[in-house]
Amino acid sequence: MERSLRYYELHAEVCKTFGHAKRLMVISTLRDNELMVTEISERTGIDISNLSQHLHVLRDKGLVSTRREGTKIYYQLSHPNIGKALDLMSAFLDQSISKSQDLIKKS
Amino acid sequence: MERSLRYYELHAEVCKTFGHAKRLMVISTLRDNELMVTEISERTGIDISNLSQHLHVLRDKGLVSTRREGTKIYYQLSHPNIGKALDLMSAFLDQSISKSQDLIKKS
DNA sequence: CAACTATTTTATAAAAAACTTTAAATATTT
DNA sequence: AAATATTTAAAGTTTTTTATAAAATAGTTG
Repeated sequence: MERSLRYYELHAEVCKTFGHAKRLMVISTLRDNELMVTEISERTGIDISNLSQHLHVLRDKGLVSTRREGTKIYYQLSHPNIGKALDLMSAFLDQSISKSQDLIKKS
Repeated sequence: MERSLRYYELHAEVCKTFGHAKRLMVISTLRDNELMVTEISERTGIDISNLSQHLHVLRDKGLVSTRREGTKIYYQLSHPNIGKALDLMSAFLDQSISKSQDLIKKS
């Protein structure tokens, strides 16, 4: 299927957003419930300020959305498929690549 | 599901590899057939040298493999699931995000 | 075999992008 | 104003990407 450069760029933007361990951890903690920033920080061990910057990236790409309650801001995945997409990637990782041999180098 | 930092790092490595428009284009051209470097270059418009650098990244992560024939080197996806994984990402992109509104900003 | 062509890779340096840290700033409620 | 929760700004570091030129590899020809 022929696609535009623009399409690949958009696609790459999203992939890039998943391309950081901390962001994947954040997404993972938000899979089952919404959480406020300090809670995400506690569960992932990411420092609040740095976390906030990663949350900004995620929100900028539309992967998470927010809800304010007083001074607290609750983050949630903006679409359940986001978690599913990562599951598929994981399954792909586990089965197709890592398993047969340690093909994923650069470790 | 609780996962190790190491796991997220590996996962992120693969996502990061998909996180560049040129590499997505390369993967796309290799979906149905293996191609030699010059052919990939013609079809994608990526300059040979730069292309070779991106192919190196893809091979380094185990996403493509090669076969030599004289001076030519043919590249192929190392696993058909790689294309499928991107399809799922595309479907996700098309349906879940882009469609409802233009959530993917930073354009 | 030496020279030559075709194909691909690599080395290097510069430019651009992403990430982290620290400190300061911004809401919001009490 | 003080306390809490979160974001932003700025500076510095690291990583990634690109462009250019040179090198490597394999095959061909005189």
